[in-house]
Amino acid sequence: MRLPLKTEYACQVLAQLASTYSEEGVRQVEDLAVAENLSPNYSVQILTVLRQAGLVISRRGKNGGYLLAKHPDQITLADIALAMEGGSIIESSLGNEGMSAGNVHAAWVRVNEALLENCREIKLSELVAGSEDDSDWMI
Amino acid sequence: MRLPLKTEYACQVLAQLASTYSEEGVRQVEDLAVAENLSPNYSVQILTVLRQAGLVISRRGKNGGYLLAKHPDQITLADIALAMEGGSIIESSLGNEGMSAGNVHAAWVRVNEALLENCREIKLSELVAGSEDDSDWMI
DNA sequence: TTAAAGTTACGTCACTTACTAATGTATCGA
DNA sequence: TCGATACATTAGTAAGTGACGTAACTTTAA
Repeated sequence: MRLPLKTEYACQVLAQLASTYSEEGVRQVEDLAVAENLSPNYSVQILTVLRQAGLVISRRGKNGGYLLAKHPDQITLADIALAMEGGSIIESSLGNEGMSAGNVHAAWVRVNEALLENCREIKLSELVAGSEDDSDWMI
Repeated sequence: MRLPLKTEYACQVLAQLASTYSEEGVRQVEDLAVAENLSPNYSVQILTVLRQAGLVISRRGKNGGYLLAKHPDQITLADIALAMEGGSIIESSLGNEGMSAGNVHAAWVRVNEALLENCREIKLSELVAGSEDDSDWMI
């Protein structure tokens, strides 16, 4: 199954915000969109979701923009994925009434939980271009 | 992101085949579809994919049908998911040219690999309705 | 040879995705 | 306070995908 572009874009936008986290300033949508090669209009919609999830803070009006709500070390892939996808990263429908439907669904729920654990171990700070923390992943 | 129904159905059909694995006989599509509450026609398409992946064996002609190609302990969720989804379970597009696109893509590739490891630990035999191996999952 | 079974190809309809566009709303500075 | 600026929200849409159904073909046991 394909990871939604929206989720990937969310990671990129957040990584872009993280890259200037120390500077304490606000980044404008136009700025973020250009840096990550995204449509500004679409970026706004993604940022709105991220704001509602409490991952970014926005300031409206003149000199407005966005900034991370937490330190890049305290935001994980799990946070981002859950913000964009809702309750679970992989959601299996417990649809039909087949004999094995219950067991199959339960198995995928377990898989989703294990996946969440894995995603909790990847920090936003690792996604920032240029920060070579990439060498020591997965312990 | 939603787990495709096709993949869930594949798990159900295989679980159904596994439930009569010891009996050595062939199961017909109609039989499998009724047991798992699926459309027979759609089940055929799923079984075709599973056959091409080497997970089931088919016999054509009168008294034909399907049977598992391996013991239910030797088929894992990873096998099933890869058969239905192709190369990876979660595939992230390394689409645009944004600054963080490369890092983000790499992170999701890692997530997919970890996910595969998790799926390798869930055996088809655990999905069979009635076999209560469900109590001791994940060690 | 015929009926029962799997095989393949094609069609299709509803839904989702990935956007664009338009309009609304808040804030700063002159 | 006025207007420029920037975020917020909603609506619209074109292309793609998913989940089927249909139909014609092929193989095999009896």
